[in-house]
Amino acid sequence: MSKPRAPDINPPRLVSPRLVSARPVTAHDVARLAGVSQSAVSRCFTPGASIAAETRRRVEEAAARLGYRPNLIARSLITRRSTIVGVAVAYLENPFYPAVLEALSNALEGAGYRVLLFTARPGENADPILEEVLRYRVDALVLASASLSSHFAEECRQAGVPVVLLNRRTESGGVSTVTGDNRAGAGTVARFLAAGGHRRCAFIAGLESASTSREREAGFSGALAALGLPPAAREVGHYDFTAALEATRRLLALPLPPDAIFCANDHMALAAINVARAEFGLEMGQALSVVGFDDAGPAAWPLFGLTSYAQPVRPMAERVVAILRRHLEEPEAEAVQEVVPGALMVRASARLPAEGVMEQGGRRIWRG
Amino acid sequence: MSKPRAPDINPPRLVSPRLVSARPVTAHDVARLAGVSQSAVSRCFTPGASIAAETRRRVEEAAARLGYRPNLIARSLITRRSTIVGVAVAYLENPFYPAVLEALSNALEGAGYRVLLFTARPGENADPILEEVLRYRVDALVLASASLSSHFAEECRQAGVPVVLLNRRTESGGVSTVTGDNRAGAGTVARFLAAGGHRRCAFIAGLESASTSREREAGFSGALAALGLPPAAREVGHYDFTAALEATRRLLALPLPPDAIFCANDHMALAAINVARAEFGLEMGQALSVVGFDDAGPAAWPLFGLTSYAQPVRPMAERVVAILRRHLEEPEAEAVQEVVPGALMVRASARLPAEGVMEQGGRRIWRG
DNA sequence: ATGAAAGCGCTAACAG
DNA sequence: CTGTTAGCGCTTTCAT
Repeated sequence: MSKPRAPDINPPRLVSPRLVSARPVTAHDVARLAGVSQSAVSRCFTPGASIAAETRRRVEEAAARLGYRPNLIARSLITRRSTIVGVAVAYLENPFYPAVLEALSNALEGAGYRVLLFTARPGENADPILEEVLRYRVDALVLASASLSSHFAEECRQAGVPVVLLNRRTESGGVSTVTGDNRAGAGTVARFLAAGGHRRCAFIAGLESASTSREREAGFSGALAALGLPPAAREVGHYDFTAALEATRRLLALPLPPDAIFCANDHMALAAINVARAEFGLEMGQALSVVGFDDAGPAAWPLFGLTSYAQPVRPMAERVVAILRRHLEEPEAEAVQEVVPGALMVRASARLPAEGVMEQGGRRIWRG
Repeated sequence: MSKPRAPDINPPRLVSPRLVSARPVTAHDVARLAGVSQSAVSRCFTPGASIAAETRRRVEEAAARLGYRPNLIARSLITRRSTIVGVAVAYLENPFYPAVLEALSNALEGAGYRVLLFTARPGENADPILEEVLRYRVDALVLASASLSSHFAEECRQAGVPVVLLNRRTESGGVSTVTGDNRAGAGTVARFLAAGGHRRCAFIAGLESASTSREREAGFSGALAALGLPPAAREVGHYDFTAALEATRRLLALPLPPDAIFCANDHMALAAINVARAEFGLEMGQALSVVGFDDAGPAAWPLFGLTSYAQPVRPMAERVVAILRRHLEEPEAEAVQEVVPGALMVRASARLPAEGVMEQGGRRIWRG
């Protein structure tokens, strides 16, 4: 059948002829062209709505012809859901966090959410910027490696915006958290080093305000004590590469330097290897062992071969998304504190114990 | 004066007593409490609006009391500006891009924009996801290290959404770009290597579809030819660490291996150093010189000391924002192709020429 | 299954 | 300077 000429597609408004589309196409325009009501157009783009096949066809054709794109901003105004999640991340220079961000972004996109990103400056108070995020009516907030003032936690609770911390814990109630197994992981590292015959362990702490650093230190010290080993020498690297370089220098310049250094994260452990090799000429796994935490990308580079307690980034991101969804479905749901187990990836930066090293999927891990 | 009792703050609706705020506070609520019109509240939160000091005071007090937060989604519906910019970024495992993202995010936040993030999978076509972004009515789009189908470029043009490519160029018209000086930078590298006495240069290309890799290769080859040096041996590393490891292995296993390798980016250059040192036992700057492009974080690590042509991340991000603003202010403005100059950062990974190395702000650069 | 009508929370003329 | 009024583009009852 020959179709009748389409009615006026764009009602000739006061549109300057040069401007291709002064006013973006709306559902009304589509409705007019398709000869249906605007509600019908809406239904056509709403997953569960009931609409006749023929109507749908006509709407879709008209929409395609006009290049219609539903305005999600308008939709969210009425649905009161933006399908946007605010994500704050700091320390992007630490190679672990780009990986976290990527995993998180993928997981959220997979769940139908968009990411509104905030790069929090480590030292700064993130509150003002988070305050701003809330104005965009994000459905939820994910803070990676950032903490949260208890005041702001309360604001979010009142606003009904669920918050999930990734890789940080907090005392603020009502906030869910997903972390690696910092205590157990650090304990494993201690036992691994002990089994490898190390006797003078040192620890380089990250930010002393960060739960990760504190938990890893507690786990490490506790295990050393349980093993009857002397307490670890201690320096602070603030999760910063340069600070970690210096912390390592201080440790290695000690009258009786350590035979092993456990760093609260890989970024600092890589710094430690840099100093030990480039400045002290120490061979990793011989004169000195270095172990990190995270299993960040460069840990696997040939020149580093850093033994590290891996935090499984993708599973952690998936847990974040799962928790978030539950909070959105059941607003009254209790906050949870999830711990995702990891594994000690064994490479060449630390002397190996005689036993316990095993292959697993092409990688070597250690189970004390 | 004692103030009269405030009128009913929250009109006792059908609010379950447990829910702290079933319905978020709106400008109407604030207006009622402050005893003004809702428009007055709006004005109070609109920068340039005219409002009496006393009115403002009352509104602000009421707003604070109720914990009012203007709904930016609703605002953008009517202003037709979301103050959100879509940012697509790929290759987050390449340490250069977290830095780019951070700079971009900071620059955009500084200009009052929020970042809606998309992590484009390198291989995949980004169109569907970008299509989705447009539905959020982003004011503009920034693509870092990602290209754009000409079809999608056209869609953006029609939708009136300016697009700026960062670190990529495109043939698609109407798209602005900001890049480092790939040709000149690569030429500088060639002259630097020649001045250092290297005679058998090799080149490891990135993605052959990427303008960066092509331009750097052209600049390098052109300069070598101009210097009367033989053409560089060539391998492809696809901007991928593992692929670059293999490319380096092939080069170093050649009967007459190169005495210098220029890699199309630092990420690959770091891989090259890893292989050269860990597998071939070559001392950097002695038996082999390696030069990269970007000056990404790890280039400065003591163990690498990678000589690299720096791309100034912050200035580039600022140019992107400046261009974006101009496009938003003058929709008819022509697309521009900006090139931001860089500098060759001299470190220990490549043998030094006798002349031309100079200190500059604590860093060593080379000017042929 | 479809259309009419009523808003979501806000800004922007327009009078006063 | 302030209140009134009319929407922004969409979803969602509610009739039909």
